[in-house]
Amino acid sequence: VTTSAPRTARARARAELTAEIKAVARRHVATNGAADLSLRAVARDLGMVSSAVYRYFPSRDDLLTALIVDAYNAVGEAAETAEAAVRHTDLLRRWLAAARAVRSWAQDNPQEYALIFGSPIPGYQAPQDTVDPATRIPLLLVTIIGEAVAPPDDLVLPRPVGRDLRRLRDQVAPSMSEPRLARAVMAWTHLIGSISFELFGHLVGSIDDYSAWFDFQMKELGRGLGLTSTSR
Amino acid sequence: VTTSAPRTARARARAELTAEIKAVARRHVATNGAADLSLRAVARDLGMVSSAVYRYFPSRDDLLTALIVDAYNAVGEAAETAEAAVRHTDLLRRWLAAARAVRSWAQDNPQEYALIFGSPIPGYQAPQDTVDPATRIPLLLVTIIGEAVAPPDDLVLPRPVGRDLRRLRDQVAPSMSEPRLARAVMAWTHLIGSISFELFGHLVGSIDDYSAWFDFQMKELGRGLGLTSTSR
DNA sequence: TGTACATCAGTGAACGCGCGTTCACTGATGTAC
DNA sequence: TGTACATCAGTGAACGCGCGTTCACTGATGTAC
Repeated sequence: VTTSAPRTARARARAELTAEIKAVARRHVATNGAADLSLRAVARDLGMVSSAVYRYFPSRDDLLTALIVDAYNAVGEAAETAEAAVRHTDLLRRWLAAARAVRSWAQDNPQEYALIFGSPIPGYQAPQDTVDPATRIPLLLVTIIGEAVAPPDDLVLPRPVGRDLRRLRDQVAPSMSEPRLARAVMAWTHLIGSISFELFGHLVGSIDDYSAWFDFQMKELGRGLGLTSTSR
Repeated sequence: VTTSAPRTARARARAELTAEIKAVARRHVATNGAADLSLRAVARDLGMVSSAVYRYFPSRDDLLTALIVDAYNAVGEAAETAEAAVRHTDLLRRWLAAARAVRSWAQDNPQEYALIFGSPIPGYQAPQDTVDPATRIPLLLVTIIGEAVAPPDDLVLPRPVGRDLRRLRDQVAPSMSEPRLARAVMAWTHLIGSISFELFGHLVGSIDDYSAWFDFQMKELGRGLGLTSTSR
């Protein structure tokens, strides 16, 4: 979302400082968590007075929003990049690459992951700006899954589920069958559920080799999605 | 975990006040979230001076631990109670009842749910006391799944996954096959992943009838686990 | 190219608030004889 | 059953800290003519 280089020195300085504030805030979130992100502490780190930050972000919540948008974009881009590097016809590998990229990003940025996929921050209301970046990964997954030529699915959808999925299908994947989309949403749910379980410590003592466990699960999900190499 | 009625008035008062403090703290968590649970605010609500709380909980973190243990036990008991009310031979219904009970409890106590299944609280280290209550639900699920007489599973486990699952199996379900246990852990992961997705707002705009979607998923998982009525 | 005015960034002080934890203390409850 | 001492619950003050946000201000940068 980089705009072209701003003309005036003032505008350039503004863009740079905005980025610096976000960078420092991101560092604070990484070490202390989002709950006690503090404008004053960020300002202190930057050697400026706390009130000066208000020239850049009208409130603490706006700074948080910026971080959330950045986090969604970062993990989305990580997944897209990893996926794009795989041979286009190998759908299972593309799905795997995306899933693994999400997990890697989460491990490298656990607090940012918690910021977007963990508990909502009490008192914070996510504004509209966060919606689009949040859809990058699910859209990527749907794209991959949509390219599979799979036998008709035997899943039977209850009426209200079918209704919801038809609407969703029309929005994001016009040519996909509802059962297939159902599996896609479940896979997306499982992907994040699995990473959260690992990161939040719910499998400590049960699973040691979590990389192997994660890969196993993702391959299993991929199989269920009918993802294979489409090359003949 | 109720001990028999304490003898002395002092001990009785102590037990009561401990419970009251927890109750008020739980109420605070329910409205403000765990991150800014404050001993002083709890004391204020109880009409006592903040330092008095230290007679009951040596620190804020110990109070948090008590709340976490209580939350695990509450959701565990909810699941156990719901499951016990179903005809014993109907494994699919027992699984469904347990899953729905977890979801209901989560919806009624979203902040307590976030406390145990959401982001870890920065700076807080869960002590050993939380481990046992945390296993109630997974153990219940394993019990149900273990009663199914299902055809041999076609899942192929990579070696490290098999190793982990064998160890886990020996601890919690000696007679279960590894592939079946793998499916059980995945179902457990998906159950919580799905509730978190709903509660944390990740399917807003995609799924409207979340009850139907949840039931559908759980039934699908139950099918995959080979759960049916074992009555002939 | 130079000047007058408008815009903007950053300062420093202040408001009003909250927090966890410690400590010396009073007075009530419990226990041993 | 009564008394002496030990234990414990709760008080009130204090320590030392942090926070978000507002506001009047100075001085630098940008813009229109």
